[in-house]
Parts: sequence; structure tokens; C-alpha cells
Amino acid sequence: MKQNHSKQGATIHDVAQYAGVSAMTVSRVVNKSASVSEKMRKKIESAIEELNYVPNLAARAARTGVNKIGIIFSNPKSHNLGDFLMGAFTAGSRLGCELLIEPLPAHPEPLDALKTLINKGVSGVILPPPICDSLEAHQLARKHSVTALSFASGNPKLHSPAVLIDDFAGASAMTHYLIGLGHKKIAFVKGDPSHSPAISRFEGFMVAMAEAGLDVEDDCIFQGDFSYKSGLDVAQTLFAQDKSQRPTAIFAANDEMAAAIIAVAHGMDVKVPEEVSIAGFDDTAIASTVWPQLTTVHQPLQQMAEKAVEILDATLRKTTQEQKHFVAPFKLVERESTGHF
Amino acid sequence: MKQNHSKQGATIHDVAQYAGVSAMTVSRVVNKSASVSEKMRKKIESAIEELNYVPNLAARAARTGVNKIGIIFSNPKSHNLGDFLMGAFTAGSRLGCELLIEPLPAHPEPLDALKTLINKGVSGVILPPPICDSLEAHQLARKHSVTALSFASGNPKLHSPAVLIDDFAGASAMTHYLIGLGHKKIAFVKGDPSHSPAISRFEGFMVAMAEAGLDVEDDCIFQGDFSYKSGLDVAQTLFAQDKSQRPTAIFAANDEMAAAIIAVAHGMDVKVPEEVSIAGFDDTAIASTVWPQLTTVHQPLQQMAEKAVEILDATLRKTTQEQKHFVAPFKLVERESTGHF
DNA sequence: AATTAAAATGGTAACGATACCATTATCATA
DNA sequence: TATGATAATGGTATCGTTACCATTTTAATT
Repeated sequence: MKQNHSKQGATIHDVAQYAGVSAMTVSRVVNKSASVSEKMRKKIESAIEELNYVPNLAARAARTGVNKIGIIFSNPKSHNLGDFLMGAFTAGSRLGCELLIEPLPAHPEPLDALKTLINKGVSGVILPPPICDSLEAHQLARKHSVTALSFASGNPKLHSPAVLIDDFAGASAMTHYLIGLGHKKIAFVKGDPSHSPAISRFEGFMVAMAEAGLDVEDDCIFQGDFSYKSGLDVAQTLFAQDKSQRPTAIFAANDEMAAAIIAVAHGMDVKVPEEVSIAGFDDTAIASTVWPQLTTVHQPLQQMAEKAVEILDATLRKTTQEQKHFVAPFKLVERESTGHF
Repeated sequence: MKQNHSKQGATIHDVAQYAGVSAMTVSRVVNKSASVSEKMRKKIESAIEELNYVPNLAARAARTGVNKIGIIFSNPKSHNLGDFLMGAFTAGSRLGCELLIEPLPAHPEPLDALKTLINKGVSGVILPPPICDSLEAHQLARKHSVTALSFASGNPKLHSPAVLIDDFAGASAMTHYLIGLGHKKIAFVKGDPSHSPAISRFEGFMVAMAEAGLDVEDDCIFQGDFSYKSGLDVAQTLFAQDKSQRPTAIFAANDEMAAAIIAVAHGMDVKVPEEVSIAGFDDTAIASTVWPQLTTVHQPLQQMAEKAVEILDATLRKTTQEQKHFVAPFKLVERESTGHF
């Protein structure tokens, strides 16, 4: 009940006294809310540093209220929900804002999820694909003065905040990696075409292949929809081909499909990675669950979610207008599902 | 910034005025913190109801500080982290307590995770298997006056709070379900023996088989460790047997192993569920990812996490001493991986 | 130099709840 | 019935911030 005192250190008044100014000025520095002279800001900032001051969020919230940020979730069963929530709530509790989760499948119309959040009084909202690419959604948000942030969109709106990775570059990097392993005939399994990142990933693949002077024939392009089942189906057709004609590497637009392809390969006695290399995208939990573990492109979802909440909170509190777009770095994770050819 | 007013309705003073008492008395009713006459409580409770009063957590926190609750997580890559966090954070933000997550793998010694949390000043902690069954962990917590709650333990300590499902009954129900489908030779894949629920689940299986008068031969019991890989290995041995000798149903102690078994079956051209039924346990994301989707025992993780935080918060705020153990209801989820024999 | 505008800072109150202490009602017991 | 203990209630101060307004300083303009 009073463990706050164990950790609670300096208050704003301590800082003010230490710096020889009023608490108000310290508050202004902390919140970047009004003009403070350069000299004074320096002094206060070093006092904050010195005393290790951290604003008491509860007290602030008592005075100013809490920023409510809505999060629309497309798939509550997704394998990366954990990472996402982890990041979002870490930032949420650090910044003292309230997070409201709204699962998309709970509504007949996608826009209803957004309406629900608006009714609950959010002032900012995080939109994942595919709703982040819906013009209507952005318009609806704007009409209610709700700031909408596009999360992991393939082509984010320029005028509104966004957090994403460079899907194109990620797919391109993976393609180059596969090519570097000696693969020439590489198949690509496309994702749900209504998700913008699916398109960027495909483009990244195609451009990288072209850069390497490699042809991509039609029989090496498969249409999936990001689901395990679609991966299963693709794999079935794929491995039914004569071995000599088969691609030596398969790059799926997400891990779930890649995992399915591994499962089928495993069953049809096609050795992974000896006979065929398989790569995924996202690095969700399933990538390190399956065996052999998946080589994939890691999307730092936790960091991205954290950043998304940060950007929205900052925007809503008007502390800063600076960076509205954040492109997180992807990372190629080499595991056991890929090998030399 | 001031969207709180849009939703913020009655304050404690409004309630007090409405009920014709002082704010203090209302506070006492809300917090069950001291004696209030029956008559007055009734009156205040109906006033609360009437005005739709919800305590302002920020204001309360400003005055009393925030309860810090630590959560130790055994596997950050787990497929049910999402559900768990969802529940924990829902409760956390509803009750206004701070949640600190500490992943177990980040430490060389399991107890170090707990020590870290204690150092960060938590006053309560949620312990999953296997650490929830460690006497040392409970002793360490007690030494620092930290309340420890066992989460999903197979045999929770009686004197400390716990949230769990009846693993024994769940496994038993699934076994009876398989028997009801006509299966007589049923294999069981055991989980990591250091996790207490793994043991209860196995016992549930054995007892249910015995109840039905069915023998379980040694070649129908396999040792896994909850991992996908171990499921893969078991499946390999299992399906290598002659078809006439094979069990007609396989019950794995968790979904991950069951998913692996499905994958192998699929590959070896053993039709699921026509030739073999496969069942899992937990109902994590992977259960509805694989194809055919997994029949499994649903563990309401989200609800459980919510309850765990609730119990800890209540205990720490001493509002009530009542229920310290919560046994959540499991549910048998029939999907496509099981069928009649 | 005088005037005005703008920038920089400070003082005070209040956000909504609870801790703490003071007061009053109630009840048992001698 | 008086007495003291305990239960039931109320009053006030305060948690750490920030909103709001007042004041002072600085800069710009005529």
C-alpha cells in the first residue's frame, strides 16, 4: 500500500528547490509546454538528472486526466499478440496512459470497432492492417478529433503518424540472402492481398530477384492468404512437382504459411533444409516453435508497439510535434530451415 | 487531455451528497476498510449504483500509491502470452495497479527473476510453473513480505493464493470424450515432468481409462517435454508402428506437441481424424492455427490472469480476505482433429 | 525615451481520493 | 445508571501535479 515511498524519490518541488526556481517552471520543462529560457532549462534538466526525478504519473493524472488510447486488434489469436501487448503496455504504464483493446472480429463491420473506441472516449487510436489503409477509418477518426496511427502498414498515410518496418527492404534482404546461399529457382508465397505489407513484401522479392538477374517464372509464384491452411495447400501443389523442377527455396510472406510448408515437406520426406530451404517473415512465436526452426525476418513488434504508444501520447499531450513516422529496423534471423544449395 | 470529463461522471462527493453522508463514509464502503452500519451501506451502495460512480484511480493513486505486482514469465515466446497479458493488463488498469513483467530466461537462476522483482519493489507476485512449485520461491517472497500467487500450478500451496484449472478433471474429460467416440487404444504423450500440471494431466488420463475399464499398455505412454520437437519425435516412433497395432487416438499433454503430431501424421499420409484422432490441451493460438484444427481442452487464460491480478490487488489492499483460491472452469473444445472410431 | 508586445517566471488553487484524528452514537457491563 | 469500550461517522489536510492568472523581465517599435 505504501511501497511507493520505497521507490518514490524526488518530487517536482525538490527539483525546483535544487534548481532555485518554482515548481511551475520545472513542470514546463518536463512537459515542454511553454517557453523557458535556454539557461534555465539547462539548469533544471541537470537538476532532474541529479536528483533522478521521475514525474509522479498518478498525481499528474489526478490533475490533467489520462490519455486514452485505443488499440484495434485484427486477430486475437495471433501468435504475436504477446509481443505487441508487452510493448504497448510497457509504454502505457511508463507514460501513464490508458489503453483500450478492441478486437476486430467482435464486430460485423470493421469500422464498428473504431466507432466503439471513439464512443469510449479515446483520443488516439492504433490501427493495424488492413484497417490502417482504409480511408474511411482515417476520416472517421479525424471527424471525431481522434488521432489515428497506422501500425505496420505497407503504405502509411503521409499526413498521419505511423510505425512500421520497411517490408520491401526486409523481403529484399531475405531474397538476397537466399540467392547468396546459391539458390536460383526461388518460389514466393504471397500473403493476403488486402494487407498492404503483403504487397510490399512481394515487390521486395521481385525486385531483388531482378537485381540478381534471376527470372521468376509464373509457376514459382503462389497466392496464399497468410493462413496456415493456405500454406498447406500451396505446399501440396508445390511438392507434387517433380523434384528436378521444384524450386530449391521457398520464401513465404509470413511465418504461419512457412511453418505449414515445413510441415508438409517433413511429411513428404523432403528434407529441410537439405533439399529445400524455407523462409518466413515476422518472427512470431511459431517460427521458433516448429522444427527445424524458421529462418525469418524479425519484425521488432514489441519495440514498435512501444513507439506507437509513445508517439500517440506525445502527440496528444502536444509536448512535441517532431517525429510522426517511425521505421523500425528489421533483422534477418538465420535459423535452421535454410541452407546452401 | 481533458477527455476525462467526457466520461468522468460522479465523484465521491456527489455520491456522498446524494446519499446524505460524508465522502469518508462512501470511501469506507468502497474500500470495505472499516465498519459502516448496514443501513448506511445499503444507502450508499444504491447511490453508487444510481450515479454510476466509479472511483477515480488516478486520484486514489495520488493519495495512496500504487500496488506493484510482478509477473514472472517462463517463456516469452509462448503462444498464450497474448491471452495472459490481455487478462492481466485488463485487470491491472481496471484496478489501478502497476504490473512488472520479468522473463525467466533472462536470468541464470530462476530465483533471480523473483529477486529482481522484489528489488523493484513489488508487493505481490504471480508465479507460473515451474517456479510456483518451488518452496524456496515462496519462502523468499515471504521473507520480503511479498504475497506470492501460484498460477496454473498442478498442486498449489494451500496457505497462499492460487489460480488454476483442474488439470486432472480436464484430462479426464478429454479421455472420456475420446472413449465416447469409440476409441479403446489411446496413447498419451506426457509433458515436462518438472511442471506440476503435466503430472495431473497424466493422472487424469490414467484414472479415466481405468474408470472405463480400459488397459493402458506401456507402449501407449510417451514421454514428451511440452515442446514441438518432442512431439515430432514421439510421433515418429508412434507412426512407425504397424497400422494394426497403432493407437487410434493420441492425447498429448499440450497443444504444441499435439500440433507436431498432426504435422507428422499429415506427412506420413495418416489421415486425421479418419485414421487417428489427436487431442491437445490448453487451447493456445497454435490449436486453431494448424489444420485440421485441434480438439483440445480450453484453459481460460485471460480470465485466469484477470482473476490472479484481482486476488493479489485485493489481498494487498486488504479490502477482503475472502477467496484466495480460484479454480477456473475448463472447456472441452471439439474441433476437427478427432472423430469416431 | 516611451510605449507596447511578447517572453519568462511565479503564486495559488484544485484534481479526487484517502490518512489521520476528532467526534458522536451505541452497547455492554459493573 | 453510570462508565468505558467500541462502532460509526465527519472534518481537514494532503498526495504531486498542472491550469489559470498575475507578475516581472526582455525585446521590439515608434
